Amino acid sequence: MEELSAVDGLAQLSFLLQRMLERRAGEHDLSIIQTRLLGVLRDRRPTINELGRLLGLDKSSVSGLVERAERRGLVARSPSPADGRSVLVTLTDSGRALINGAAAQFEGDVTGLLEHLPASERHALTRVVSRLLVAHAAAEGVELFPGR
Amino acid sequence: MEELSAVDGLAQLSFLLQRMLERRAGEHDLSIIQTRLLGVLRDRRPTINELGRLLGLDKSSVSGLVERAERRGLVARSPSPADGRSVLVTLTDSGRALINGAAAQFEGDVTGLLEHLPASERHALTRVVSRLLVAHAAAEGVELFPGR
DNA sequence: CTCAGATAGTTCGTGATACGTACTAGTTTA
DNA sequence: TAAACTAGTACGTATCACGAACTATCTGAG
Repeated sequence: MEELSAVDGLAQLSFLLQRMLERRAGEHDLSIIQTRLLGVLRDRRPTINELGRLLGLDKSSVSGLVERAERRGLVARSPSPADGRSVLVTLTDSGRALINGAAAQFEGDVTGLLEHLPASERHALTRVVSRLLVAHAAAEGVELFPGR
Repeated sequence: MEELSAVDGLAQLSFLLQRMLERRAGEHDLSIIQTRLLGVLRDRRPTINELGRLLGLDKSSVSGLVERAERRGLVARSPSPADGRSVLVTLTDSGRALINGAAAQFEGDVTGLLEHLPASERHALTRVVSRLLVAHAAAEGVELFPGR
């Protein structure tokens, strides 16, 4: 069996996972960035600014992103009690149902992908990937669990 | 040390790699899709239609993509000698230099990431990722072409 | 050989995404 | 309290992606 280079293999894996995510998101008429927005909101109630930091977007980009999600009834804006300039963005019930469904499907896809491997290699992969991310996070000084 | 779930770990790894690629591409004023276009052209001379298949895009999307790359002098269109309707897309020297530089930087990023791991785990990761991709391709091939 | 249908590519209209700039409205600070 | 700062929005621009309509070319049935 041919073995890909480390770089090629990881790059292809990355694109494969992105395609899986994009396909599942698309089934709910979500883009990747909309899916990430809803995912971030599952356990947070951030301001527009904080969302920009979590998603790596300019605040003006987030403003439009939230506007389109709000128009679909997936998120809601509420004024911040702490700061009159700020807005808190939250998931609606509809948005939460959508992201939970998409996330479950995506998890099923990845689980199915991993079932191609024998259990020992599956566990090895999980362990090595964890170490890689932890080491990278430590090196970058980045929080390990940013938004999904 | 906390261990991430398989799904979370792979998803985060995927986003990490995409961010690395996007950052390096951006340093050359390339988007991810422009980078993929140039990457595909490194060892191919496809038609617009073939590009659409390779990149997973509609031909009208490819038409615009190639037009913008051509405007920047990164690719060139030439009429196909075999079919008067077709266009062959090729890298210019400038485009080749750009993609080679970006690819080298990205490879450096991934190599640097992998250096966080001891050599044994690095090799284990490469081997398991290769098997995963090969098994996935085989499984998809079976699903897509059951008769062959 | 001919012409109806298929195919390759472009163009156009629409919408999502992303950015920077400029603006408004609150907040903080000097 | 006035100046400086910050949060968010609005606007203009560009990329990206799609589908539909269109042109040019090719192919095959007769």
